[in-house]
Amino acid sequence: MKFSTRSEYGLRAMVVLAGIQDKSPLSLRQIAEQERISEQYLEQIFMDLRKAELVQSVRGAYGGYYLARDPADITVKEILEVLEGPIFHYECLSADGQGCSFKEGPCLVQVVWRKMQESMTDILQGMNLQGLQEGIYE
Amino acid sequence: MKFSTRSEYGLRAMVVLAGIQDKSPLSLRQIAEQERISEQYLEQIFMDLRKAELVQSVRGAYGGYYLARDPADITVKEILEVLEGPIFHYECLSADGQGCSFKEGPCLVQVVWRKMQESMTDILQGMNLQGLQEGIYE
DNA sequence: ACTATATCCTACTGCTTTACTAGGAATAAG
DNA sequence: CTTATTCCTAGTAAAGCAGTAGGATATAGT
Repeated sequence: MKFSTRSEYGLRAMVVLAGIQDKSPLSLRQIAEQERISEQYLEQIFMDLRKAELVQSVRGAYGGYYLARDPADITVKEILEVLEGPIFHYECLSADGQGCSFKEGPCLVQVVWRKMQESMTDILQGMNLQGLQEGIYE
Repeated sequence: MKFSTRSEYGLRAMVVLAGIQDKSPLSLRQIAEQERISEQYLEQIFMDLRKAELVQSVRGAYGGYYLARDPADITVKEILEVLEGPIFHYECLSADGQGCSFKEGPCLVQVVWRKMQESMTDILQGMNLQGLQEGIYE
């Protein structure tokens, strides 16, 4: 029960980008060196971040990536959902309230998943890139 | 980011055991049928639960399993830690405060893992088998 | 035009984990 | 002695994880 390295690397790289004031692009090579991450692995991660429109790219020499939006407006939840898939999604918890598929009646365990999901959502939504970069969370 | 079926099955089976008043053992066959789970898979899960001394077993005909302690005294956290391994354990968060290995100085991202871990621990520790079985959590 | 530096994209690979299945030994009740 | 059950090991197909490899495309500077 932990996040994958994709999430960790991606989040760390995004915090680095949040530390840059202007919109000049930063290359993956620089980020990878600074954070000691495989550059090619980071490329794949950033393809997903770009498709999710969390970063924008500049191709060619002196190119790289920059944040697509204000760092204070990008939540950790958004990033992790892109890199990790839905956080604690269970069919159990679907909106139509169909309940568990395995038997009739309510599942006595689904309340555990729901509480986890609610709490995770709150925490991750309450943290954004600017806050992380400034280290204001404690 | 979700718990494995091991955790789900194990937790559901434990709730079933919590619904039995006396200490008469319930066989895995009965639990497996009721919960629509593979009996042999459930066996493996219960080997771990027994080794962790959360359940006790009675071998032979009319044997089975029963809870080793009062259901109000067995938390969801204990069960999930047995079946899933440590919840959100990161080297980052070790007590010695060594910090992240990947670079000097504090990791700006570890606060995310820590907050997750703290919240998870609180929630899972606050729910026990009796409460789940009675459906008191909402 | 040419070169160096980037992103972009696909494919592959070794490893681990997951969710089981198979088969048998040991134990106990009737 | 049969039946029901736990106990234990091994195997296995599929998926996921954490990368690596190699090339196509785009752009800045010379």
